[in-house]
Amino acid sequence: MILQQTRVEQGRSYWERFLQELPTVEDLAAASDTQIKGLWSGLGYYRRADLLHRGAKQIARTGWPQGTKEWLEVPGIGPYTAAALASIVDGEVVPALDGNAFRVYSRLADWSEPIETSRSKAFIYSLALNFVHPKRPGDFNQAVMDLAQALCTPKKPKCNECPVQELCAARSAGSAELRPVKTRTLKVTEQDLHFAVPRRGHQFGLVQRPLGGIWSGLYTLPELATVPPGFTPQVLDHRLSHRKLRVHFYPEFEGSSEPEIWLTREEWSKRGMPQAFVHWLTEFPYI
DNA sequence: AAGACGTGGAG
DNA sequence: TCTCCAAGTCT
Repeated sequence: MILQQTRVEQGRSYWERFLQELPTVEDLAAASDTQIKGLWSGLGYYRRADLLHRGAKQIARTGWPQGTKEWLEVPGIGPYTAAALASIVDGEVVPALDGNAFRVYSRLADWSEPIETSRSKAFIYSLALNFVHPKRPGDFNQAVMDLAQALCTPKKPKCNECPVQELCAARSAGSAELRPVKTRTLKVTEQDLHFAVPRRGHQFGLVQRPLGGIWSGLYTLPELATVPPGFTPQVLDHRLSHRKLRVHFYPEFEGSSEPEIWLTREEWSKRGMPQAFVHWLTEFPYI
């Protein structure tokens, strides 16, 4: 789940830390919410941390799933992860279709329809199902993703070195770089955020973010609904996948409501700190 | 079905 | 600085 929408190189150190601190699914299930958030801190898509926790609790209670259908019942595990696990762990003959695999197969068939539709997904699935090695489905799925990463890249694919170039329709048509066709464009909206800075010595006053939104469930400074008049903010630009944030911090303004907890910077960091706040503390150092 | 949801690296 | 993308899932 760490690797969902995350490069292997970006997730590796997080995976190692998780395994070192919480080596078994029972450890993961029994861990505190704050420990898991702390281990996840910096990875993004923070709801995944909760889903991982819930999934571990479910597995600790019911035992390990077997096969795609059962894996799909685990929170945080969708079609791709379920198929990857079922093929690798259980030897089930199913294609694991992540972004890499969709690229490979859409080129193989020179599929020109938008890849986002359920029709395209169904087509690619049935195509891929014909190719999955019946004896080594897990290794085969791994190999497809490795092929995508090494040769069948989004731009400038190395078709000359590709072991299946003879089979590839896009290669013959010269359209490899045009596949897969993506039509969905995510719109990036701009948003201003304002935060009070309650202080007690070395401690910051924090509140927990609502579940589901930005930085779901993490502790941050109290967000202000309106700009406090007469105070000069420290301003930081921060980009999310779907939003350009202009974040305003008011070091002179403590806010009007009592924070839920008071933490030092280190304690805060251990519970999970959004990168925008990491950058803020770097750019405007506090004691 | 389409939008919400982080972050870092590459070009 | 900007765009695109990365081992997607949930609602």
